[in-house]
Amino acid sequence: MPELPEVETVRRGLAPVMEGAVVQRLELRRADLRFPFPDGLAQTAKGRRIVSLGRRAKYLLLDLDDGTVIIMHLGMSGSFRIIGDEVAAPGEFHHTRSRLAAHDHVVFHLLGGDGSAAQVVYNDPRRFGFMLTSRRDALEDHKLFAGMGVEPAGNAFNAEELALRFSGKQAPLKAALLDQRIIAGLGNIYVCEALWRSQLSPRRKAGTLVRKKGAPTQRLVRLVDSIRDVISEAIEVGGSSLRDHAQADGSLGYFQHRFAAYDRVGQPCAHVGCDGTIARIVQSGRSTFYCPACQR
DNA sequence: CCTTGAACCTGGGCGC
DNA sequence: TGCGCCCAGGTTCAAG
Repeated sequence: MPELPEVETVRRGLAPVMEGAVVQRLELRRADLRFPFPDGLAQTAKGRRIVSLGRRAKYLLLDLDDGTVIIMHLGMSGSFRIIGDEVAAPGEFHHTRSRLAAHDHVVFHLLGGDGSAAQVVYNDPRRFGFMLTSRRDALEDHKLFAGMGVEPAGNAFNAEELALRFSGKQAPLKAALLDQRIIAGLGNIYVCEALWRSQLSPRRKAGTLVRKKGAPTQRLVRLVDSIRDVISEAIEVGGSSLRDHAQADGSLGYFQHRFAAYDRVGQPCAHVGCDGTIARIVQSGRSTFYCPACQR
């Protein structure tokens, strides 16, 4: 479930439980996810207080009080859930704590500042996710973050900035927007949605949105606005929940109900005055959904 | 530089 | 009911 809005939703769900809590134990239930866990990860985290849970692009950043940062990526199928140790309400069964399921690979056993215990469980069937560590003061130089593109929800993201990065690019817009070295955080869904909103063809060369002198075209301004809008709207409603994928608190995101292009092959294009039909093509090995009639 | 294809994994959906 | 195939929110690497 993980493009930027989903990762931000996860962050907001976990932060109240994790920030300020002490890691009593970090339980690694296998030796690796996509990569092996760093040597001594469990020992490194044990007894540390969590200073903050942040996010950069699709990465979650768990800052510990000794300057260690645990970098977490959800891959394609990663998710977190919280298990509290709340006493059952009268008349209810007491939910067994630590009811673990298949593909629960990591468990943060936490003790909150108020004395409450909680467990934060990482589940990832496909195991494309990973957890690595860095020092906070070296994070910007970390291989994963050096050369990473601009945050589409951040202040530095604007048409002038994107014009610089698109200038001279022959790559199709779809590929350019998915390139994390240009913009960091967009994935297949939100790229399709942003291109549909701005009525730009996913096949158009990125460089065609930049004027000769390097200034952004009106189309590029439209694209930037669409990206900003679609990302912020998705975050507002808790991201997309595909396959009933729940957020950390068990609730579902609702943005999938607002998809205008993604996964809507054969459905009529919703742009006013357009009688086109959403089509699916494959670009760089991934599905692109768009309206051939109005996206130019 | 650019593009494609494959790889890493598991599971859901669909056609037969 | 089962099997085989295709597809999936991401990233990375090799090869042309």
